[in-house]
Amino acid sequence: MFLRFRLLLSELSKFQQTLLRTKQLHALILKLRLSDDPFYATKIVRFYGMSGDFDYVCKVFDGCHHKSVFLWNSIIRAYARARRFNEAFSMFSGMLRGETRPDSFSYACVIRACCESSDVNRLRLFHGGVIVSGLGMDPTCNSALVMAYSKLGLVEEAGRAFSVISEPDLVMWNSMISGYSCCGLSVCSLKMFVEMQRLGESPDGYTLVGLISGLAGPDSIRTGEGVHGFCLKSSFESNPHVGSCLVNMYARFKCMDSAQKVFAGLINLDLVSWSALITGYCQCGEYEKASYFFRKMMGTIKGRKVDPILIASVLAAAAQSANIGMGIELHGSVLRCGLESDVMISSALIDMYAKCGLLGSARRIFENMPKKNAVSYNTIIQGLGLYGLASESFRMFDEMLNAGLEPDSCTFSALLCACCHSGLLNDGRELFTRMEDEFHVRPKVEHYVYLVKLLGMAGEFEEAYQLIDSSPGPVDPGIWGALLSCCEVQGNSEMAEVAARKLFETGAEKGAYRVMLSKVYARDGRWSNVNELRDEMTDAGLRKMPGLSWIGGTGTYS
DNA sequence: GCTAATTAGC
Repeated sequence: MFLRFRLLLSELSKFQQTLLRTKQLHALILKLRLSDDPFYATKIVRFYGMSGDFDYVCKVFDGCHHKSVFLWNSIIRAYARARRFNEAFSMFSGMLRGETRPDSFSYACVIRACCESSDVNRLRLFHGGVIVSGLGMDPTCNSALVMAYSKLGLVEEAGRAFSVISEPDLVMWNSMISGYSCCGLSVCSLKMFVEMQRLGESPDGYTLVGLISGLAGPDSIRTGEGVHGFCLKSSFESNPHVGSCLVNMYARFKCMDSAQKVFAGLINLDLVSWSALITGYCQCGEYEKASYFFRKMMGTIKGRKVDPILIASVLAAAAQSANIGMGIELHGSVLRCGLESDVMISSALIDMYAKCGLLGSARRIFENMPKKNAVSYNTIIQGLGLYGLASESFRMFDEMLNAGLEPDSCTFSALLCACCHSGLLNDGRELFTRMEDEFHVRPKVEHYVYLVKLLGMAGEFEEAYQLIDSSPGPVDPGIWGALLSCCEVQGNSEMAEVAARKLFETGAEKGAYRVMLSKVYARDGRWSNVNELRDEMTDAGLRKMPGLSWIGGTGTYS
């Protein structure tokens, strides 16, 4: 018997190394009559669940007649890890129907799955199940509940699950601290951090990650620096999780010098820490530095896999800043990494070239894509629209439909935007009706804004007003704002007053709207109204920023 | 065997 176990174990590790076909392993298990041993079944389910071979996992699971809690938990976990939540949940129901009772880990696992699938109703159901099965005071279940509720934004319920436990353990404290951070309640999270230490519990890396990730906004800079000091004192700064969290925190504060200092102090740089630094520079608009560190990273991590998501986000930064040099360099990296056939990367490249003024390159990449999805089409439609090539945008739209792809709300934004750039009112009207009637895409604020602009610029103010008035639900101030700006251009003072009244009713106190209205008044020579508005603005402390032009390189006031 | 870090293309 012992020999059989030894043999299987050595085979297992060999399989892990050489990745031989699983069928042979199954044959071996059958031969050794180990298929009914829950210990080995659990091991196999765990290992092959990771590699995603669920046919095999199921075969082993079904072949085992004496299912232990461990075996059940490992198959539920395997499905949940693979984000196959429905299968995880139905396994759990299967467990409830059978003889093996779920334990705290089974519940913790499905609770987490509820959180990851944003299923609040099911989460409440499992919470009930936890209480009914006598696990209401169990720390494992309650930490899972705290995490799940807070990640779904239900802080109060998370707090309730926390307070059930009279003596919270470290995990429990950590869950609550990161829970408060998730919900933007960094003050509560800090209070918990102090409280746990008062009660004699020492924080670990998880605690600090939870605490740090909640610190955002200029008010928290001092706190952040204090927590950073705590990390230095207790030598948590070298923990890779804590370190990249600190880098990210300083990036949020727009203190890239501090972020860079933390980064420089990290011992083991991994992809996450690099990404935290690079995307930090992108978010702060320091594209040169972003591209410098990106280059440095590519030189350092040789051999290891490059993260396509990171490249896509740096490409987006190049597109936004219309930095063609950076864009071309990134394109080179894409080619070197063999990522050119990645759909996400290609769309980012198309967008970058279009926004940098090289429509031809954008088109070429699009044409050469072996597989196109809705995002690729949306990107090229938008790019063409940007250049005033509306009819080509429409052609792409038809091609997209012919390819059997479903247009979404972004598709219609891109199309309506193309109409705006070319002043195609009739096409815009038609698209707006088709999007809901034919494609069941509900128009959003941006779609209304585009159509209102189209109508307003064509002088169709009555229709624009009707459109806004007939839209369901409360009207976003941006839509009235779009109408008002058209009134300003067209000099329609009656409609301008209507739109402005609506805007001020909704409490949109943007100085720009008042300026627009006052311009319309000025055009009509209604100076008393102009002065009234100006006075109101000075009283409210709303000042118009003086116009500033950067054309020519030196800021010239206009 | 419960809790943790980054980025996500239009």
